Amino acid sequence: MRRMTARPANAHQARLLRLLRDGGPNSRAQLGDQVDLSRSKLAVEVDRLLETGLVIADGLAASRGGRRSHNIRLAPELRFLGVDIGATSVDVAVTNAELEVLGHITQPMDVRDGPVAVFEQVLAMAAKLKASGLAEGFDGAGIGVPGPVRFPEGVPVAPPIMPGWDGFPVREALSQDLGCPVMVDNDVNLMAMGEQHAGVARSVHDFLCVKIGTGIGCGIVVGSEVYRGTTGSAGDIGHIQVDPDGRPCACGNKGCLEAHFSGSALARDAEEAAQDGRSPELAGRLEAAGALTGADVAAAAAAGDPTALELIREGGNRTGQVIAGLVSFFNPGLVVIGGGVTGLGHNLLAAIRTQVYRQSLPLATGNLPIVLGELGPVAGVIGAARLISDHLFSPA
Amino acid sequence: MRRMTARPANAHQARLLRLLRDGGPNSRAQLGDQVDLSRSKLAVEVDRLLETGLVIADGLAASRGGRRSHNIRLAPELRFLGVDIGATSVDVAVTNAELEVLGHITQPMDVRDGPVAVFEQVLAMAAKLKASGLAEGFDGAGIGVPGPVRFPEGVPVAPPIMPGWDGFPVREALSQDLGCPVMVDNDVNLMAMGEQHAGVARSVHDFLCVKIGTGIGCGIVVGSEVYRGTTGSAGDIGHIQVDPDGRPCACGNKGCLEAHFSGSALARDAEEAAQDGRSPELAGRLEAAGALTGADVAAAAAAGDPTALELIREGGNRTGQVIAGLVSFFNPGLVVIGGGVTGLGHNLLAAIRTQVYRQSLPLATGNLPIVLGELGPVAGVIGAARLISDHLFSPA
DNA sequence: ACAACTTTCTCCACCCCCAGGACAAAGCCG
DNA sequence: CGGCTTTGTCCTGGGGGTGGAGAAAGTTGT
Repeated sequence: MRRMTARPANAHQARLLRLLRDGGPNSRAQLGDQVDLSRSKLAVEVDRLLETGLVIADGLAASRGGRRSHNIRLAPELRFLGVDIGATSVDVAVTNAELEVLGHITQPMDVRDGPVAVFEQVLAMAAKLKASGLAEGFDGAGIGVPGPVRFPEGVPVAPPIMPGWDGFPVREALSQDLGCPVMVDNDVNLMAMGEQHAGVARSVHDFLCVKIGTGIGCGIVVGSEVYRGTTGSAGDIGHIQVDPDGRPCACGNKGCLEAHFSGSALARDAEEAAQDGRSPELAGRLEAAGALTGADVAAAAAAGDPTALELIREGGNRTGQVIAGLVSFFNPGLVVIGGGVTGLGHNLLAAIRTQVYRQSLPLATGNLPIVLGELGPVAGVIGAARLISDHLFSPA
Repeated sequence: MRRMTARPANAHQARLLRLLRDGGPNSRAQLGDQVDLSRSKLAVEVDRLLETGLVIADGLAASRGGRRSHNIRLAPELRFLGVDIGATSVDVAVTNAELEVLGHITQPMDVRDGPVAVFEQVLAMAAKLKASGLAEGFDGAGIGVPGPVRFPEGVPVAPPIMPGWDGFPVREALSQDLGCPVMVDNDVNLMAMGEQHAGVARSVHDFLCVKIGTGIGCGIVVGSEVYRGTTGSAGDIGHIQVDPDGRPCACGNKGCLEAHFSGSALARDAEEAAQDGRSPELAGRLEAAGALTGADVAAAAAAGDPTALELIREGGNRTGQVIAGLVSFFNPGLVVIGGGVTGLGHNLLAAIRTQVYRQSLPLATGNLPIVLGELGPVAGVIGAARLISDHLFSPA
């Protein structure tokens, strides 16, 4: 089937498309309530959108006490591809135009294999989703990569954990391969956009989204828009120093947050504790699996292992210390914690909260929720779909 | 003389007024180059502005190779009042509509005397400026206060160093007393706006402005707009912890940046060093003046006193440590250092730079200038004038 | 001094956007 | 079945805005 190539012709049309994306099917009258346009004008723009095929008529809406109105919705055959490239795994998902996830695949992977190998795998996953009948093609794709990105060009820059990606024209290459528009962003920013669109951050305009996975990053949302910084490296909090005499970090400094707490640091600490005999629980798991991950620590903690709990508490303290500083500085309306280690759950959250509430001033923390992300692994792919839809649903 | 009460009727007029404010007198043709409107439309809007009296014709411009054009400028009798309330002093200045400072008074003061006493003094200073013939009245006033402000209402909230100000309706009260529109903001934000308008931050869209005075604060500019946070306390970095086992702070915590380095902490450290006999230079100054200030430390350092130098270096390190974290997080295009202690000058700056460049990642620091503010004490009052002019030069 | 070219500015015809009223269609309620 | 409400369409008129024609005012070259 031919893909949609139309784009909104003006800001009104873009506005309407976003309303339909975020609010689902809507009647003309309901749309009219939200956009502050005359009925005539609204009708004209809706008719034009219908002509382009981006939206379709979709039966009658329930009556609101008078004549029933005709529903309008985004074309149901529109498809977005959301790709979330992590350090050790890839998530690929298909969504409709309302950003509902229709299909989702996760596969292990190693970013260090380089962009060519990774995108080969991503394209195969996308093909698989197509083959399963979820899509006949894609109208746009959003890609998240675990490192800083020069956003306008869609090119990773100096990514510490992904050598070989520096300067690789991700946007251009994938746009070619997929035959559709592509936008690229940092994975943490996409997680923030995902939680904003469909998760805990709905209706919050300024918030932080801390992702603790293999590394640690932070999505910054200002006025409902992602802030990326001058060179695209904003939110790179993994290398903030938490201890002047702390552990050496891969970046060359000492005492970076990431060196003390992150998916990989936690795994290493856990293995050490297992080998030292400090935790029989962890030792058992190490013997069974050959290596430990954050999930093992979470399980051990759930089983009541005091060493595992202590590791989590310690990491939460360190993270909370950094977040406390960011809260004082940024005064967000919400802090979302997400990423691989969210399995550590409320133990981690409690430690972070304690530290933040103790260290930041009451005015900043007074009404500040600190919560776990509610979308888990789909936050990234939804954010990716939202990224490209924001791009496509904007005036040409 | 009657004050101007007109306001721009639409976004185009607002745009033109700001161009004239920031670029000085301009010909219609030059304006046309900047606004992307047809000549006809531009002429209409300019004519309307002329009718309101907000702008006036101002002779002929130099030829650009053809017919000479008629210059347009903001009405020369427009006056803004800029007020910068510090912890221990007040700055009051008059500017014209182009935000050029026509007159400037500084007086010692104590915020702890409360808003009523302070504003009595401010009004007297404003009257003095009027009496000297610089203004016949004010078309608007911007006020900076040393603490967080609920911006839309112009009311200080929970200001730690100014008890008695909490909830005082500054905006409303001054608007009444001065008989003109008033806007209120944090003093640090105004300093940032001042440096952006007329100082080192021209042409930078995302930057941080760290003000080290009695306390320490940080103005945050995102996309050329001041970011204030959800409760107006963004940039309150004085109570970020720099040492878990550090000095007790007035806020109740330990190891806050402000407890280790700020105007007051530095003065205390200097007096201690003088009494301990560690620095004859400082001891001499203490005996002469009865108390020490940041300026004394600066003078001692300039005279080569090693203890004073060490105090500055130590403070710079501490500040740099915090800024390094903020740089990683925010990825600004510029960091401006200002406030009372700028007298410490390049010794301080060098210490901060060293720390930041060492601790932050190359991508964020690669092209990051860290500089002293170039406006000194007028940054605040210019920022205040800019605040109210931004308000007045926006569509009604 | 004069012609040719540039730039600036005004005037005007025309188009499009859009608001808002009139009116018809469709449904609810008693 | 008759009012009342909501929805959708049509139409008219006003305001915003573009772009061309042409006059006014200068500069440059010969």
